[in-house]
Amino acid sequence: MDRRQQKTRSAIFSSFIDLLSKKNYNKITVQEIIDMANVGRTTFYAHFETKDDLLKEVCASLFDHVFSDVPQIENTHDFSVAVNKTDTIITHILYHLRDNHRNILDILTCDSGEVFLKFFKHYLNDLISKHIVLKIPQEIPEELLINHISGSFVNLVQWWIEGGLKQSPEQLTIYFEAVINPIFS
Amino acid sequence: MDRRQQKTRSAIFSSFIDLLSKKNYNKITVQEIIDMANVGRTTFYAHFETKDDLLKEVCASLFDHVFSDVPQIENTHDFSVAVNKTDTIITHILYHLRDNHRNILDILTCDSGEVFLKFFKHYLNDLISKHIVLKIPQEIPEELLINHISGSFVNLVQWWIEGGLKQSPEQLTIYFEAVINPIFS
DNA sequence: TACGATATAAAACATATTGTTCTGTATTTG
DNA sequence: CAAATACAGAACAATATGTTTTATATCGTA
Repeated sequence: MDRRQQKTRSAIFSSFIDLLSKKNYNKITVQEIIDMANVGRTTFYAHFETKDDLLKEVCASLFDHVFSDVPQIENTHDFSVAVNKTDTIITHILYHLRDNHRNILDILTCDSGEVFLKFFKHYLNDLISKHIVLKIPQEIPEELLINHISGSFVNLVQWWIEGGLKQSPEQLTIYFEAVINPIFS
Repeated sequence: MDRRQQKTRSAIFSSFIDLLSKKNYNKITVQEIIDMANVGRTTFYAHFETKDDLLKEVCASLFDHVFSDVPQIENTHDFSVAVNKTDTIITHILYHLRDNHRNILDILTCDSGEVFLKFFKHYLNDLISKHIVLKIPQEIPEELLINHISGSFVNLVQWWIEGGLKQSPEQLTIYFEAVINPIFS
């Protein structure tokens, strides 16, 4: 990739994320983005079809980064094996969110949080589908169960953010286990 | 309230809901709304400050209607008493959604569903806070638990909608119980 | 019924955003 | 060095927003 393209792309990304922490996604204009990024109008539209397109690419970039180094868990039919450890996938992600990917938390915390939580949930759904073999209770479809688990996690993170990130990742993991584990026992 | 106001208000509401079933909320313009509602530009802004304002009022109107006749459940410290009945609050709401308030389902099903699911969840949070006394497991804050329950319900409804409303309200209630009840036992 | 109050329509308006097109310049790659 | 490509800058049409003004129709009430 051309160095010029890299610079432009990252300038636009930075400005966009910066703006997101200050105002709602829907209120952000392309004009503001290119002004802050200091690139021409033509350039923006050469890189991204629309503002929504930019949003998707930013999400993909950020979440790919978080989810790329998720510790592999050997397939197991006992879900509790995967969950009941401190260094579980969940805690791992929470630590990432808190310590290494502050800008993701900024995004999830911002006024447009819902937009991103949707992406976040999709990534989680994929992750759980691929990496964890669940012991499915008979009365519930697997697809729905996975959806419930990732939905509950996103819900928890949302609650965590709205409350001001007051709990530790470990504490959140305990909460998560408290609402999810009983399903399997 | 002036009959003229009522007419324009309901004309705008109808057009707005109609448009929502066809395109994303964010793509709908005030111009389209007033064209379809056949009211003047001035009139729209006399009734609603912004499009977001209109959205809020529509949500309030629809959800108030659904939640207004929720059966009162005597306070109980046993959550399962409230949940383990067919005519529980949950089933009641599901029936409403399916049978009596088709336009709410239209809205939740539409491209902008998330916007409304957020409102939906707020209403549920209030409902649960006011009407149900939960037996709180020690390890989890009440506020978070309520949030988890309403979040799980919204999540379930979303899954139901995306799958094409194939399950009966009773079946959904079973699913809901399968993921929620174990927390309390 | 008649009157004053008010809701509306219609049009014009300034302002802002969008996405495209053109031309010329700077940078990279081979 | 040379060709390809990314960019800036400017201009552009099309569209949306929210406000203002004037005139008309409808309402509630005395």
